[in-house]
Amino acid sequence: MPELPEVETIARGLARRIIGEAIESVWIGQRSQPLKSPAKEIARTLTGKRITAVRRMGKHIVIDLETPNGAPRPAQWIVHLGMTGRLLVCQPSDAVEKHTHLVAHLASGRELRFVDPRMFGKLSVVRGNGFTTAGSEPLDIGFELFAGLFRGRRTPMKSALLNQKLLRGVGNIYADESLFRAGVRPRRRAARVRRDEMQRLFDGLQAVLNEAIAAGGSSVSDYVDANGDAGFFQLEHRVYGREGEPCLVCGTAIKRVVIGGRSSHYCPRCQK
DNA sequence: AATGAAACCTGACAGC
DNA sequence: TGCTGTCAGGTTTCAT
Repeated sequence: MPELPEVETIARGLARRIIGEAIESVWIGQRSQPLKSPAKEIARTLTGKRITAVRRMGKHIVIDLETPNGAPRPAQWIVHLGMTGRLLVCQPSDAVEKHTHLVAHLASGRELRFVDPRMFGKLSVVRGNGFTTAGSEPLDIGFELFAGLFRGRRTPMKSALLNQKLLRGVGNIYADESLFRAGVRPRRRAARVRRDEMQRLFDGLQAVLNEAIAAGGSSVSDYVDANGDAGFFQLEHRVYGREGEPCLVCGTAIKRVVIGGRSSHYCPRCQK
């Protein structure tokens, strides 16, 4: 499910709740698919650690861990939510959902649970502060570097935006929304997007990501804490999921096509 | 090197 | 009620 703004919101919500918590013990389920480190190593790395930070890198949630009183032996707990993953702060009395793959028992008595029905998510641990991931943060990069990422690429602009080795954190919704704001059709070859269009794309992408983060902030507690389906305050999508509906600018029916296996939405009149 | 299609999974929903 | 088909906001792998 989550793209950059959703992961950012979740990370902020988790940070508010669990920074300073110690992990006393860990339960790990039988399904190995979502675990990208060996179960034993995950258990050994998390147990006895204190959570010092929760932050986002691309679509990854990074939980920084340290040994409470002893030699400094930091580690990192990395979670990618895939399409359906969730990290829930629960009371022990809360029913354990189907597809719960890991439960961290916290010193306060609460539990941090990783649930992922579709198992496209990934959970791993890294020693030290060694987690790295490719690509540039779209909200940190400058325009010249942004434009440089796409130079010479013949792939559709939509696909380039989704390429996490170029930009990290952009998913299907915000790719479509930023292309609409820029007036660029998703199938346009990246190398053929003019500089002025690229500037609008850069501005539009940063704007829509920032607006979505601002909108998501209000309901993150529900998402993290509750039974899970509270969801986010929905930023109004201008094209995503609006096939056949009138363009909010010109009234033309929004089209839906498949590009690189992903559904893509655009206004055939506003986007060239 | 880069591109597209297929694969990895379960669940929700529409239509019959 | 239950079946079938389609779709899902992600990533990796494999064949061109």
